[in-house]
Amino acid sequence: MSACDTCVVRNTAICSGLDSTEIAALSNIGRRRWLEAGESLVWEGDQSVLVANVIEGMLKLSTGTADGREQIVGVVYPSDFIGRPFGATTDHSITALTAAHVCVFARADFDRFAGEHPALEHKLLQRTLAELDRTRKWMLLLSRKNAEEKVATFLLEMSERLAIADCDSGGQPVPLDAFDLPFSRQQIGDVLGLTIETVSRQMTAMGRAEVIALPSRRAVEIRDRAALEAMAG
Amino acid sequence: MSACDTCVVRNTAICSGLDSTEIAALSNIGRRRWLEAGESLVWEGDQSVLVANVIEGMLKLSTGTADGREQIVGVVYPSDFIGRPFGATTDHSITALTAAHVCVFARADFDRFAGEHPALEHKLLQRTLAELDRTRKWMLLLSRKNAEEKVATFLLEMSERLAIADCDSGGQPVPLDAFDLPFSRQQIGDVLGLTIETVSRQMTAMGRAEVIALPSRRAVEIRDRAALEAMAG
DNA sequence: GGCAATCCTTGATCTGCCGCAAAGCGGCAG
DNA sequence: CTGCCGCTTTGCGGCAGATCAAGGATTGCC
Repeated sequence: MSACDTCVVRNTAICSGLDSTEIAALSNIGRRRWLEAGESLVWEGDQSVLVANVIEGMLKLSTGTADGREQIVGVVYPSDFIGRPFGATTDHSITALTAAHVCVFARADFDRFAGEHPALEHKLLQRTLAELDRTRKWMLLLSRKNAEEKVATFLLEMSERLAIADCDSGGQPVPLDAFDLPFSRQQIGDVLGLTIETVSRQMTAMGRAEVIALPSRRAVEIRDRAALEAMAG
Repeated sequence: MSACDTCVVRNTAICSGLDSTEIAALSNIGRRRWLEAGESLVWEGDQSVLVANVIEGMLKLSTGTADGREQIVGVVYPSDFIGRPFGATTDHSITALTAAHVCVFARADFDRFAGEHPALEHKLLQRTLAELDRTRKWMLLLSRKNAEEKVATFLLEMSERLAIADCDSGGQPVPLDAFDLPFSRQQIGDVLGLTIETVSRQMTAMGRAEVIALPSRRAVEIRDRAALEAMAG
């Protein structure tokens, strides 16, 4: 019995299009790996030597300028695919935000396997197209939205993404009204293209306006979703 | 003889992985279409009903906020692929920047054809992955670079992308030092997340510093590439 | 429990870009 | 040639968010 048989993302990750024989073959070239929060799997500019499926936890994709300004260009959740198949180098670092469990493949092995299994490439294509849509939507936020709109949009997005990851309330995942952020204030700034101080000020202001509540450092509670949506623009 | 036989992007577009029988089949479901500068092929929020290959010209992909702020999320060049296969709606408008010639397919036809031709999907996957890399790099620019860095980066990118489109100097395309911008100042602002005035001021300043020259409205000449690269950060 | 390290908040000041307004420039029609 | 129209440039405040600087809250470790 391969590890895939008990894998929690077996039916949602790119593996979902494969039959049991194919899964067994894929299982042969992959291996499980644990990452601690803060540990990196890939560094910006590295040779692209590995790709992976996320089984558990959250990771960030980030780039930076030469003088140290960082930007988080993506966040991945369980069942998402990470790494750059069919390419020589990786343009961004991949770092665990929480403790994470991933299923890694040597890129060369994966590329070969993918070439032989169109169903897998099809899944990967769909995922990549969806990710591109999401990334382009984020560009609008980065360049045209103000600080309040950015933070409001971020909180709403977290409420939705964490729902998908956490609770499967009878089929359709429902946005959470209370959750723990997997990000520090600094990291929220890196996602939104803001400084830590601006993020803090915006969140405090939303708390004062009773749109949200902030029971502890990482915890957020959405008190007035309609108002938050209005703020998101 | 199908239109594909004389197509100038036959060997660079996603069609390049197909044999002559497959090309003939694809040719059957596609048709050529001319767009004038400013004409739109797809509007934001539309049902995703068509996809296309770009044969000639340049087009922009753009989104906007409810209150009218626009952001260009991508620019496509000859041999690029546009539209959203395998998805219900399109998240951005597609508008011709110059007169353009495209090869359009009904999305349903294209989806079916792609499903039957893994080589095509493979090409499409590679292109989508590359586009995602480029988009993520652009996110860093939008959120972390200042006006001077943005404009410098933009001019360098144009010098490279136009070279690929224009002159094939014996295999390797060489960045151009003099070219005509396919964008108005307003559109440059929309790409960079700046206002038209800021773009104009930056370009004038670079002209004064003799890093570039501006012989006419749309023309740009790079005088000191090293300095421009330093400005881009 | 006490201490250090880290993260977060708050205040004060500064600056780069925006937004408005007016003038300059070039193309085009008549 | 002349006048109009759209695009671009330039000047001038104003403000959102960056930057600098303290101080407060949590967490972890001995």
